[in-house]
Amino acid sequence: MTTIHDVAKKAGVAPITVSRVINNSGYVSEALRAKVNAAIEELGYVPNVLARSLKSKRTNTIALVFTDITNPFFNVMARGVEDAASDAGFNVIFCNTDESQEQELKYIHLLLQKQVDGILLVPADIQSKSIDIIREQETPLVIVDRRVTHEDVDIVRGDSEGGAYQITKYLIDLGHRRISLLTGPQQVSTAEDRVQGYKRAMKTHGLQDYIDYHYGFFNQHSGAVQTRMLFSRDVKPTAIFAGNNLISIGALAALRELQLKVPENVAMVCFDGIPDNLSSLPFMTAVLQPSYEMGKKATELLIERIQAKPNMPIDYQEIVFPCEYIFRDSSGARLAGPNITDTKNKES
Amino acid sequence: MTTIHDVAKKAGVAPITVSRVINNSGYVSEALRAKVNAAIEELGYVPNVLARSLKSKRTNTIALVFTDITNPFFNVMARGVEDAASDAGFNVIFCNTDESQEQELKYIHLLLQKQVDGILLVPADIQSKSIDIIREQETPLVIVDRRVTHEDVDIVRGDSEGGAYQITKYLIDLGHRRISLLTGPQQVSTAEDRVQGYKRAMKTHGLQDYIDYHYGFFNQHSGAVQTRMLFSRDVKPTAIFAGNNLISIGALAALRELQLKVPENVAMVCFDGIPDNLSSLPFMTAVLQPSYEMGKKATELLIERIQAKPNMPIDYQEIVFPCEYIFRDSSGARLAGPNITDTKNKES
DNA sequence: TGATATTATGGTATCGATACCACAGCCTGC
DNA sequence: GCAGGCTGTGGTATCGATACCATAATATCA
Repeated sequence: MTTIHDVAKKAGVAPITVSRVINNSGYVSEALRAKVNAAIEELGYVPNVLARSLKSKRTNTIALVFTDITNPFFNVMARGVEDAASDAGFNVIFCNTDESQEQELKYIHLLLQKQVDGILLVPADIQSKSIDIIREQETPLVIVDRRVTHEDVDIVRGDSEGGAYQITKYLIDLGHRRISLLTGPQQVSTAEDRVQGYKRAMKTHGLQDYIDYHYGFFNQHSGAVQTRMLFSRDVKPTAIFAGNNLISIGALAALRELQLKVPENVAMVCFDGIPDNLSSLPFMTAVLQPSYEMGKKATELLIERIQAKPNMPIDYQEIVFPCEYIFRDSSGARLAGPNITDTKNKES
Repeated sequence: MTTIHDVAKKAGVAPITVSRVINNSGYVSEALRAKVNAAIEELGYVPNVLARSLKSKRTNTIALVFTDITNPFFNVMARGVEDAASDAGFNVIFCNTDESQEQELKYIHLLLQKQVDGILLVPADIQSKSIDIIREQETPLVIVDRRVTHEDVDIVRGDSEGGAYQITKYLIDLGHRRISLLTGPQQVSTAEDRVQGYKRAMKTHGLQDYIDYHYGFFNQHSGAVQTRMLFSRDVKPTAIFAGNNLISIGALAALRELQLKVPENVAMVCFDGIPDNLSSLPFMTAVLQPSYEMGKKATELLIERIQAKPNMPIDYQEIVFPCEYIFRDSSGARLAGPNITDTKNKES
């Protein structure tokens, strides 16, 4: 491996002068600069960032610790992270936790040892141990997508409560009364917030007696299992609110098995749709969080924290992105009032 | 930051002894080991991997330089990479090139400076400059998904030629004659191989006069544009072979605009489907590459190269995964011979 | 009993770069 | 004429760990 010393010797200067040329810092005359550049070229010199980082305490690497890169919500977010990081000259290490706290902690330890400059974390639990550990090393941290019980953290997330309220209200306005919500694990704030938004909509519209929500997992399997459960009961829902994209896919598959058509027999809406560029036929009415922008914003905030002067007091932020709504076939057309009543009477 | 020296002082031993405890290397008595561990615990010591890496020349980090994390084919592959890497104690840096050679080179330079232990590359061009640059630094490299013109490289890829042959044959067996292939850029081997497989199938079945393929980009937009082009001509295809998943989505959207139904008016098949867990209604007949296994295998091979003794001659491998096929509604049922002829006569 | 191997610990140099300080020449302005 | 600032260059210490060598005590064996 060629080092800065080899280059210096070849160019007949001191190593520090080579360093100045590479980093464009300090004063170097044009003559020496040219000589050094020629030597670099000739030797095929590649600076060792490790050594630089050791001295400068900066690795220009951040990490994104999140659930699963194969989930479109998260990989679009990841793309936002990578783009923003790349623009600022940072690399990104990706870590999939699959909602396992243990896995998350394992990664956090590894990342801290690697001296990453900052961490973006989608915590597997609302009471995240990881946060304390990261704090102890004074590594900048931005929480993404979810609330946590800790005070004094930066958070960038979507408005799950508001989104759930609006989409539930939409179903109610369409004439639905028996709306069941299938969501993720209770210890994940987005699952809980969606329940809260749903409950608020139901209560506000006098449907408190119809409130029916079920915690589970944010995956296809859970969506299918819970859907079967819903339709094994005496009183069946006229609409399903899927707590995320994967749950909706699982629910649809279960409904096909049950020979129930969407939206004719059951209406469906979901949180975090499948991006249009991945849908053969865009079909699902959905609440959309701007995941790319969330990733980008979180990264920009993290880099701001990284570049802040030490000992400067931090004004912690909680940035909440509003949701958007896309209305498609899965939620069906407005049901006429009597129809609903009929169905209800028939089934109950 | 607490260092190995602080720990050593606290435990009343030499720094090197602390190092031995941390790395479980050399001889350390139980008594000292316990003292050191206590000191580590008390001080909340986190080893600085940078310093270790500088000395040991190993970063335990690999990089995946590929097209785009939001494409399901690649993110499932990425997941395979991350899982295999994580199992072996490696972290993964992800870099999206969007098929841009310039972007690719930029990343490669950065990664080499970061002293990554190895690189997984999905090259944007069949004549990849990146390979030479990586070689010069003697950094282990495995090419994924694509062929390159270089000799002596490790490659892990799917059998695009064979897959294209089989799926084209399937359409021919269904009765189709005018099958158009829409694929990616010519300088990408998968695009080219799919053309070759398609041509072989057409020729083998006496359809050399009907050969009709179009290079473009592996994205939705290109799929839509080219589909509109296909149907603006006098002679229209009865089946479209989409060169990848995104092209198929774009083609479907264009066909909807044209009020053509799939498969009633046009049959469709594609390479690299949308994973079932992302499809509301699995619909597309597709050639599937085992992308997770490809990512996993490539990573295992890379790590093997990293851990090989230096100066050991390398037995370069080209591992080609066979494709699988999934038959669904988009390719329609077998067309009766006369129908085809009718259509043809009507249109030409 | 002496030679050799094993266990246990420490000292020093070093990985490849940069921070900090020093110094020298030149220019500007009062 | 000289203080003070700018330009240009180099020397030395240091970042936090480990490689390598040295040392010494104890165990093992012929």
